[in-house]
Amino acid sequence: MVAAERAKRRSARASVWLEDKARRGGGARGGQPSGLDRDRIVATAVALLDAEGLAKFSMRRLAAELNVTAMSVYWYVDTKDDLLELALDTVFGETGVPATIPGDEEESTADWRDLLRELAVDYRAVLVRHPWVSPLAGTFLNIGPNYLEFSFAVQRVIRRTGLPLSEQTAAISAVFQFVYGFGTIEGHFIERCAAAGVSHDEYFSDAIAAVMQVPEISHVMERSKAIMEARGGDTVGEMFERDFSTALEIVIGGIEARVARVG
Amino acid sequence: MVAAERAKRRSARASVWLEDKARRGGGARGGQPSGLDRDRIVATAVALLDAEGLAKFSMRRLAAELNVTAMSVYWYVDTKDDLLELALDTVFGETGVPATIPGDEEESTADWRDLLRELAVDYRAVLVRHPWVSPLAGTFLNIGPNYLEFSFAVQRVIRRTGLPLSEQTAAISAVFQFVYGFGTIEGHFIERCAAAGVSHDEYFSDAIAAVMQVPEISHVMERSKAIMEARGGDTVGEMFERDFSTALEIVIGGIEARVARVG
DNA sequence: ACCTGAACACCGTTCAAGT
DNA sequence: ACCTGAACACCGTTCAAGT
Repeated sequence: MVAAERAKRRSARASVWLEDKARRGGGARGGQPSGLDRDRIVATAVALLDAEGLAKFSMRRLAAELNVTAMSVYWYVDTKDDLLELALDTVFGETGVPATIPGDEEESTADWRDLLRELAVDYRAVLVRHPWVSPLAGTFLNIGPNYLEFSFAVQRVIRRTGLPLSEQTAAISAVFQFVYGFGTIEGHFIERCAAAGVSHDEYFSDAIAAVMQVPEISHVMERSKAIMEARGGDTVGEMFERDFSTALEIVIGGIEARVARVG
Repeated sequence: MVAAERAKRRSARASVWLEDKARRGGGARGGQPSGLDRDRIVATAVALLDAEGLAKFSMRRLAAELNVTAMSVYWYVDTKDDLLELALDTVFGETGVPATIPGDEEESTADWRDLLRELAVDYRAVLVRHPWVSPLAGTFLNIGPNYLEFSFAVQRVIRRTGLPLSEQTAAISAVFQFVYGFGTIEGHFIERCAAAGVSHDEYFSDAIAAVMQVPEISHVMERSKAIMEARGGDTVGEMFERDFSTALEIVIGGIEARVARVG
């Protein structure tokens, strides 16, 4: 395949997952001088993204980590974006979906609320563990196998709520867009603490202190002091935890109320 | 002020809004050869971000638009990130907060549900109109005047729900992280359509068709056909609209149910 | 089939110099 | 006080060449 052909297909394709089969398979071919293959490239990319963040991630930096030239990587992936899409789907494999969520045909006594909590917690964990996931999940088409498995699990659980079909996609949004937003903020906060080299609590109180020094802000901030204090929890971590679980219960309660009304 | 000093302060600062007063004021100084000032720079940046997206935005591109050298801009802002923070806060000024949301001291007969809907709709509109806002809002500290005004308005409205103080931050999350997630996906979708040069409906059906061609995906996709069809609305726009408003009602209903239980 | 080196067209930012 | 030009240390990606 000539470079020109590849370039043409690249711009037409909406996702790596739509590339043709020949390249899709990949896997270890063995016997290469450098021992390179797609799996190893993607795994290294994930490790690097976790360690140094999306902003610092580059094809050249990745190649150095793999002890090859930058251009070697391009034999296995067409573009940086394709590679990021592969990395993105990889970490969605961390959600423990198949083990816990019953399939369509299976009978199960599990309560949909518990299943939904489980999926929400899993999703949040992915976003917090890998802060680079959020901007990518918002950008790409998201049709990798792991993401699809996750999202089909979500659909199966929502089906059990008793909501009419016409409102099920909305319920999915209410739960998982909330988790996406929450996990995004939380992940970035943690990333910032790490970058600044201070603990979560330290970073938090430093930020408050800094904001309070700006006169235009501080006087209006006084009004929201009460709400911050009543939030509960001694550490930032506990605050996040309480907010997340309470908010999740609010949304679940909203679905219940909706079912009771329309069902 | 020497460059070295600036560099030092830059790395210590957590946000543009914490820079010292001398620079903060800014505004039109007049009489400069190029007529440059912070407001004009930020306004041009917003226009450029809207037109070409965050990925293509660069200091050099911006400078060209302003008919100056790239380095002229650095007289008014310390870094590209600072400029992006300023642009971010600017568009939050588009939310019509002060006109509609009553202050703390004011008596108002307005229902908190209506006020909350209004704020949610405003926030979504910002995210959809400016798809570059979402990754920035997730990254920065977000303490610009317009964002703070918006977020204090949110706090005032939530206070009227009757929820206990300890659960108000969670309720804020439930509503506005959902809107953030929803607006993010929607904004990126619209951006992608524009980039591909096709209508929303065309892009949508093309994407479905492309996904269906991958055998591993298509057979499992069949199961979610029903849910997509029952969603309602003939166009993608109508689908987004229905999902958003239904999901918002679910969350509002969740807050109501919570109030009824604990209040 | 796989990998490299040089090159192109970009970045953000620094620094010393101009007016 | 404001603006420029040259330079540094980077990018993603192309292309022709190597083994």
